[in-house]
Amino acid sequence: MRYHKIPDETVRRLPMYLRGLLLCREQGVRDVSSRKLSELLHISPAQIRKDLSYFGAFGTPGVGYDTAKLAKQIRGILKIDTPNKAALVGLGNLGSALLKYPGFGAYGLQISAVFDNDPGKIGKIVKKVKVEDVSKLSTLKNKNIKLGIIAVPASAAQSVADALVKAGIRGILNFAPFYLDVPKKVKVITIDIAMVLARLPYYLPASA
Amino acid sequence: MRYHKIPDETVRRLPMYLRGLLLCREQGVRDVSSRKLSELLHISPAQIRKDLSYFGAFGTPGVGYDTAKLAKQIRGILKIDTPNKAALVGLGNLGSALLKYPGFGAYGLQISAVFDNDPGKIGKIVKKVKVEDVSKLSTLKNKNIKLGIIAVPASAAQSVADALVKAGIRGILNFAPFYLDVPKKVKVITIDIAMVLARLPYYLPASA
DNA sequence: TAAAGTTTGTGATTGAGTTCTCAATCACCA
DNA sequence: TGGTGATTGAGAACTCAATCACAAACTTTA
Ligand SMILES: NC(=O)c1ccc[n+]([C@@H]2O[C@H](COP(=O)([O-])OP(=O)(O)OC[C@H]3O[C@@H](n4cnc5c(N)ncnc54)[C@H](O)[C@@H]3O)[C@@H](O)[C@H]2O)c1
Ligand SMILES: NC(=O)c1ccc[n+]([C@@H]2O[C@H](COP(=O)([O-])OP(=O)(O)OC[C@H]3O[C@@H](n4cnc5c(N)ncnc54)[C@H](O)[C@@H]3O)[C@@H](O)[C@H]2O)c1
Repeated sequence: MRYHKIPDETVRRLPMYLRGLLLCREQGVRDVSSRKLSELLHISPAQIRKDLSYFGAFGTPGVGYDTAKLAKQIRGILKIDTPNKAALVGLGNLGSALLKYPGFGAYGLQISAVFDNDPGKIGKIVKKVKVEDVSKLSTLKNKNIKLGIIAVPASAAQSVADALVKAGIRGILNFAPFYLDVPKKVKVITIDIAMVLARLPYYLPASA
Repeated sequence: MRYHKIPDETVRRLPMYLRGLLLCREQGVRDVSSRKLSELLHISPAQIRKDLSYFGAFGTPGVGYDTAKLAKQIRGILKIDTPNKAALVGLGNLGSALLKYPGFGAYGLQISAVFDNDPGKIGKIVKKVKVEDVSKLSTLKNKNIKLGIIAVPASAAQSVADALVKAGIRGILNFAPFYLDVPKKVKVITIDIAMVLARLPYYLPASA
């Protein structure tokens, strides 16, 4: 296919396709059609084919997609074919959960540095990672870490973001309920869990 | 304004507006224009006005929106003007963080029931809530709890969802990386944290 | 009271993303 | 080798959401 701007929504769905493909491979399925993937992920077959077509032609007409080959392609597109290291700031309730979570590995992601400002936490070793003082954030520069995760209170989020950017971070996953002001070259994705939950009652039947 | 279907995206933004309004009120601001709100939330003024206009005319030309009044309106629209109780299933790393989080209160949400299947956790009392056996999920029916939060491993998510639906739950926030099959009357929102994080490397500069 | 300056609410417009459709491609089999 | 059936890839059509732009509504000031 020819030159095209890739919709953000397409990028958002790519990891889902990867998850579906991994699921297929676990079950020993070698080839999967867009229709079968659709049943697994509940994304329309046309959507899947169009999304993939932005990046090239990976399928075989009459057969579908080779699960292993397509997974590799998607990993390449997402740049998770080589491992990515991430720095976590804020080892509170949420930060601890993230650090202990083994599921990031499937996407080539690893939390390999942790920072906090609580003297009671600094120096501790959790999951083989030593908790460092947040003032040492600048040491990230020498560690080839380009991703940051913010799990500090909202009041500290902006200053942490500033420090991360100064330390060479180029992508931030932010859990604090706060809009982060960063240079354009830095990509921020915010997950505000409370806000997502707050949206559920809207869909409840009126009677309740 | 005339009859209109409300875009899902609009509903998604309503809690943001509420957050902005609360921020304003904390600072003693009585009236706020769409332009000022825009600077706070980084959503365009036109977007804010259009979103609000789906539900009525809440502002005053030349002045803006009364923060207290608009906050009340939005709470009403989202149905969080009266408290909503939620049941949490899975008191692992993530579930514990959620249970301890005080920020849900701002949206009238409260986790008032917790379930797990680990005998070592059942019976414990955390944050004044007693952890119950997951087999007792049906008791929710008598408690007027309409919201559920799933924080169990992916392999258990569907069965937990089924049990929640059977117990009368009508809205589910799911953290398991799995598509949940539920009746149409039940609204599911899934947050797959790993998948969101997996999207960040895509935006990194090619050199890295 | 009148004129100047804001800001809302919304119809019209633009733009982005999804779905439709079908010719082209490939595996399989007789 | 040619026919059958399945499935892709991508242009066209469509749907839905975001932005524009301005009349109407309000405040302030003199
Ligand atoms: N826990 C949840 O379920 C949940 C839900 C929604 C949103 N959030 C948001 O996620 C963020 C973290 O939540 P949490 O529950 O883990 O909070 P927490 O209070 O448990 O942990 C915050 C951690 O950040 C550290 N910290 C504070 N200021 C710091 C600074 N300037 N530099 C470095 N570290 C600092 C603290 O020492 C603590 O370890 C908050 O912004 C919260 O609003 C959490
Ligand atoms: N922790 C994270 O940062 C993180 C990140 C992304 C996704 N997730 C997802 O969130 C979910 C929970 O993650 P976690 O880290 O808290 O896992 P966890 O293993 O720490 O906790 C899971 C909890 O669920 C309980 N449980 C298991 N089966 C159950 C069942 N059938 N009924 C009731 N309870 C049951 C376990 O006893 C345990 O307490 C998982 O699906 C995980 O993939 C977590």
